[in-house]
Amino acid sequence: MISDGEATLSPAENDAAVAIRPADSRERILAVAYELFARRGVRDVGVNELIERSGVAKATFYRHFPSKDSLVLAFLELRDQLWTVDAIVGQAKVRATRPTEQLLAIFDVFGEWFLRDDFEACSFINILLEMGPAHPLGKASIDYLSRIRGHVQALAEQAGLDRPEDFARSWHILMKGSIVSASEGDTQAAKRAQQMAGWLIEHHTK
Amino acid sequence: MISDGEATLSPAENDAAVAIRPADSRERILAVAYELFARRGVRDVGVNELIERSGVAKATFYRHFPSKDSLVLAFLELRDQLWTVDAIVGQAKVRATRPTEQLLAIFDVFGEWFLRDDFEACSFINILLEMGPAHPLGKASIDYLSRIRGHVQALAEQAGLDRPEDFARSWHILMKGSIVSASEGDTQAAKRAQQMAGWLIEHHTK
DNA sequence: AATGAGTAAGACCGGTCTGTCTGCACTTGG
DNA sequence: CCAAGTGCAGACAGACCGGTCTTACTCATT
Repeated sequence: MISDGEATLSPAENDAAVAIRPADSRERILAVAYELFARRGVRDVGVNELIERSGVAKATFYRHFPSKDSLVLAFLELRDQLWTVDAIVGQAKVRATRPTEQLLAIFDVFGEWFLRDDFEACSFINILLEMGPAHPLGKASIDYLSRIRGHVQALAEQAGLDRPEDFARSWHILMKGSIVSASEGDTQAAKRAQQMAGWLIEHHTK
Repeated sequence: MISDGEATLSPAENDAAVAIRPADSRERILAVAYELFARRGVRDVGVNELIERSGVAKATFYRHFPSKDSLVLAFLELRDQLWTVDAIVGQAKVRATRPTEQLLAIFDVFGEWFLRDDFEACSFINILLEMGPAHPLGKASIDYLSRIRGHVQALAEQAGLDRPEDFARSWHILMKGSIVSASEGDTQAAKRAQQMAGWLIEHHTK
């Protein structure tokens, strides 16, 4: 999950007598936070639980992250990389070659993601609605959501679609709507969104 | 807001010497809860604040609602009536006559709703994502969301559209996606969703 | 050997949370 | 006139919150 070495059961990665873990405390905390925040949201996970699960002292936690909110900000950045960039956009680009096909492939990835038993919805949406758009964490979430839209817009431009920003905003409505529907239990939400996404491409083709 | 008499400033509705308010404690609590829960979510509003704002003793609160969750359930039911039934579906039916026009009018209502300065997003979505689909309140939210879909499906059937349940599920994706986009600050989200909604109607017209 | 940095463990602080319970004021019915 | 019921005010309990700080220990370097 986090770079190399998965925190709790790292494979004793060395030779010398470094019995106690080296300075990877920050990585371990962040790895634990990623799992818990993504699955259960921010408010439901307390600092004490994060500390206990990552086998770290409280002072160590607060040396690496001066506040819980700063850890959440680090989580959001990591989420952007692991989820938005690697898992969604990256996967979509792997599965197709032409830009419009890559766009549609997003919903193929969504479809498989929705079926996972540990489906945790979109952390950016969750935190935005949990904290509100005025809260710093809500604002950060809005920012990361706009980055997602930026990926879509870039693909739309590569595809030569008309009015790529409007296209991306409409496309994003489909992405977010299907995620919420999946949270309700509609496992076909990705297919429905993909169908509408096809019409959207048609209407933005010059 | 709540039936008749708006709680905090009720018009001294009687003649006799009923100095202390009658047995409308429950209504007042629910009215306050409606405002606070709709605007700030469930977790952010504590029982003490509800009690203070409704001018009620704690014992009185817990006599009417045995737990905070039971108050939230009552709030969700009230929200279904005031928001889903009255404000959205009711308004849409007022604004148009033919079923397909009534369906599209939903997004006209959304468009004005998104512009309100006290726009509070959809409490059912908020609470579902806040509590998770396994929590009793999350399950209740899913239930009320399915009722919204039921209204859409009924209109689709009146309009003679093809596969009304699939139609309603796709339509609901557009509704929820536009609400989240509005929470991010996209004031044009309703128009974008309405455009896609039009294509959806076309493709479900026999 | 001495030192200082980093760590685990956890006590502790002030505050908030839901929920219970007591005390007192008031109205109403017998 | 008195008892019952109702409601307000608020103390209180027990748990948990984020965050600070102390203590004891293990390292690496000098």
